[in-house]
Amino acid sequence: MALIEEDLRQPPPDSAIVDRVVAAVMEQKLAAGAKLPEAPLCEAFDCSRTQIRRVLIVLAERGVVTLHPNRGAFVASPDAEEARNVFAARRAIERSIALAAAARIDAATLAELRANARADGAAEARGDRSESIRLSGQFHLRLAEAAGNAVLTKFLEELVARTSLIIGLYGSRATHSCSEDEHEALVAALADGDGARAADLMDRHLLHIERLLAIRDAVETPADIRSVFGK
Amino acid sequence: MALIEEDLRQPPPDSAIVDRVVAAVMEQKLAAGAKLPEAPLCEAFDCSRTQIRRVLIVLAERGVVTLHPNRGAFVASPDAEEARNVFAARRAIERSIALAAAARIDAATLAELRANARADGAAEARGDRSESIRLSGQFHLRLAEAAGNAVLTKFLEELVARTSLIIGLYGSRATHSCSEDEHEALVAALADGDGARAADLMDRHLLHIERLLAIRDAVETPADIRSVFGK
DNA sequence: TGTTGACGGATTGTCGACAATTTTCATTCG
DNA sequence: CGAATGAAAATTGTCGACAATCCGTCAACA
Repeated sequence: MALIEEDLRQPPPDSAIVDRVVAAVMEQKLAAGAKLPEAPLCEAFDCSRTQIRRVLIVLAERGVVTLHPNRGAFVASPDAEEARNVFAARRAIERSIALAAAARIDAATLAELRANARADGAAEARGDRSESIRLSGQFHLRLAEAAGNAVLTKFLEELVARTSLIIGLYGSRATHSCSEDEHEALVAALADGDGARAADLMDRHLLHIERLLAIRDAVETPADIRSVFGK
Repeated sequence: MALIEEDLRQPPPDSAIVDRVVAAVMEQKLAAGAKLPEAPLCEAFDCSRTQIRRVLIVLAERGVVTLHPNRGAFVASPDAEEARNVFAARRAIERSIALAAAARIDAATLAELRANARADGAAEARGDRSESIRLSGQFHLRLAEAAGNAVLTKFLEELVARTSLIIGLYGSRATHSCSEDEHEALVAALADGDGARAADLMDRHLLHIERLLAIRDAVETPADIRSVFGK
């Protein structure tokens, strides 16, 4: 089907297009490395090339897209080092987010997070991997908002999108299970106002996810067979 | 004087322009809130509007510039909340950077950081505030590189530039002194390979800088003078 | 048979012209 | 004297056309 069903005849503003491309990445509808030609994007969003090119610049700045001069835009394809860096960055940022959130989160948000964790568990149970990834990302982003630091939230938005790409690249079928329990434990710590515990649980949660992935560089196909054998 | 003296007749690539605008902000040559009209920028960098508009989009994405539709680009002017968020984000990120750097920093980089701290002290001693801010920013960025996480380094680049704006907005004359000693102590902890101590010193260093600033929202200038006197 | 080179189509990059909006400034009015 | 009005100038936003580059195909050749 089309990338997005769009029937409003007024072209949406840049940020709306950016969000929808990011959403498509997070729902694994756009695989890492996929080419993003301008013309189809113009059609999909019923807008001009000018607008699409702006959007691609923003996406590139966020690390979701890679621009190859004269060759076009591609969904980013993080190598192993970048993948590890993204997880390390998430631990640094989300530890702080968990700590801050514990001190100021309210009951309504806690309930929202609990509902998300349950829905995530249900999605995993029925094997809906893309929905599970989406819900998990939403859990972390909702928590970031609750922490009340817009700067950190913006960074995390970028990192969550890139994490989806990483899971798509390095995850196996079994990956990303049992995150529900960890999310529930995190909510419990937040409900207790125990920031230190929440931070610790967040750190371990992210380490756990990272460890479930097989993050290693693909062996590059040799350009010349003979060079492999030294002649 | 002109923003930048540019005589190369070949237009520099986008990233070079971005870097030079960011440098101008960090050296306090561009004050918060300053307007950035396209035409003068085109002249300064001897390039077309197309290129300048791309650069402005990138700078806006990094929070260094604010775009007002139909009104143009302005150097960002962080309000009090944003300023506090930037410092909180720096603590989260740079704690992690200090921890990682302690485990892998080499002697040459340590020497470089020590030299930077001394130069910073000298600049402060002779009252060269803009050079001091520049060197201090460079210290933190060099340390980030040493930590070896390009994702965190990119985030910190953005935050350091925004910090310059914040110091320009909320700093008094006396601000930003004695950072030399704290940098030296940090280098010592790194030289000892004591990551926990380095992280702690970094956290306190950033808190210290933040506390030296008078971060509070400016009272908005009343539209009508008479209303001030109740008439 | 496999490599090289050239051609045509398709895609991206750039520029200038024009439309839309804001800003400035002189003028008028209360 | 200050506020409001309106036109002119300046600035930003958008689009289409054209140039530059890349990609796939196919033919020529060793």
